[in-house]
Amino acid sequence: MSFTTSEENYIKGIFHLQQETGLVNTNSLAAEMQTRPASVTDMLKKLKSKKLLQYEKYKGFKLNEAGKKAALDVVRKHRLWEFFLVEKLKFDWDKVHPIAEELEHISSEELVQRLDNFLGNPSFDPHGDPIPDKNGKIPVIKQQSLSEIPFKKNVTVSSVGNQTAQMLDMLKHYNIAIGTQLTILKKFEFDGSLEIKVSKQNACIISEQVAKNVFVHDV
Amino acid sequence: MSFTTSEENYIKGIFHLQQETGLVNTNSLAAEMQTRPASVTDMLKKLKSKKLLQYEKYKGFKLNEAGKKAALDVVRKHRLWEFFLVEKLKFDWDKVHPIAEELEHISSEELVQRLDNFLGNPSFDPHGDPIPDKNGKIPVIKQQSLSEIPFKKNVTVSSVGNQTAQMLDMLKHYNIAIGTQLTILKKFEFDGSLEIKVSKQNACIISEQVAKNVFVHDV
DNA sequence: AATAAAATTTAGACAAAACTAAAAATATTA
DNA sequence: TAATATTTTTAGTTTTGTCTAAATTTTATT
Ligand SMILES: [Mn+2]
Ligand SMILES: [Mn+2]
Ligand SMILES: [Mn+2]
Ligand SMILES: [Mn+2]
Repeated sequence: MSFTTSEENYIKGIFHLQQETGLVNTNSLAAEMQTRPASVTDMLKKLKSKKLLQYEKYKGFKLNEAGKKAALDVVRKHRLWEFFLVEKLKFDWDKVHPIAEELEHISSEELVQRLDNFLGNPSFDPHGDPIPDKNGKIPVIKQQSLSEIPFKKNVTVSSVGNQTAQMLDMLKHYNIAIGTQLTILKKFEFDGSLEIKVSKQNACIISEQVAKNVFVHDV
Repeated sequence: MSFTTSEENYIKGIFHLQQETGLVNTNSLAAEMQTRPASVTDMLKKLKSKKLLQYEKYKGFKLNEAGKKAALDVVRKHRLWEFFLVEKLKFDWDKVHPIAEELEHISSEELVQRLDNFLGNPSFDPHGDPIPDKNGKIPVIKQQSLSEIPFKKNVTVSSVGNQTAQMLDMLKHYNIAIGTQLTILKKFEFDGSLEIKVSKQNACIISEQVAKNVFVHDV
């Protein structure tokens, strides 16, 4: 089965939302996709007729197995292209998302497989998100928010929660990236800020907001 | 100015035809684009309103400077991606055209510039066609059809005229690619076939049809 | 339980890009 | 030059994906 760019974007949007909420509703998908609820309803009918989702009027919806398979395929392509853009073309990690948003719709199966091999079959994209393999299998890692880590414990940054360009740009200025090692030195009770030591740099202070969106695992 | 995928494909098609004929007519563009003359007329109106071509009803049409610039930009992207697919992903040269036909529409300017650098700013694509630089400048080489070359002269293959997958697949089986050195040993008057010696392989025979579509330059 | 609010769907419209069939313009030929 | 053939354009549809406004259904509140 093959899908249009628009169908693929919706499928991916639904997949993303149902990870958190199980059932998805029309308004939240419209917000996610930056479109109107009426447009979502139209697309839901089409995706249902293509047997990609369970959907009853007014009752919410979610992808079935075929839909999840399709979603994982788009996610795989998105993340492989992001990896390519950062590792091979030396893009900054806060610039690659919109480009991958286009590249993920290139249809050739063989292209994806060869790209995967060319890149060395990476397991995580530049933001620390797992890259599904060609069967849709996703690697899992145990990670915690930096806001839950005790003082003086050495940890490695594994992924980023909020992946807006604004957030990623900020982390870039802190010299924080996937794989960066750091330790928490102190918590300021006033606003929940954390003083942290990033690898061999001077200590610096990050807001609670930032800390909550940085995920880490043991060194 | 930015264009839709369809607009870009038409612009490229017109550019290709006007290289040979100067003025282009509706039916030949329809044939080139595998579409209907009525669809061509529709698009011509749109491209004229975008000031990309000179066009008077029933009188033929051709790209103006803005149109040529746009065409060269698409051609540049197409050929850079083809180079990437063959040189980095190890695709055979007869498989890359349809994939590049999609990739050429990815919009990021920075992507093209970084890809160009990553590839080492190549001057020719895998089929020997010149890659325009970012200003639209095209490298030229002096080349002749293999059918016009005298016997025993050592020449290097520089490009292919007919680039259908069928032709490219055939040349692959002859072990003929861009850069291959060869010599003509004999011409058969019966059907114009040529006996040629390809680098260090055994002599072989190619049809007049093939010879006419292989372009070569001095070693 | 009745009413108000929010969420969702339907109805109808629009733009892009294609198509077919018919009309109009141009080119060819007798 | 008149008749015929070819080329091109126009008129009217279709499909996909979007939108607004209105109607409907569900949920929350008095
Ligand atoms: Mn996308
Ligand atoms: Mn990512
Ligand atoms: Mn194309
Ligand atoms: Mn080529």
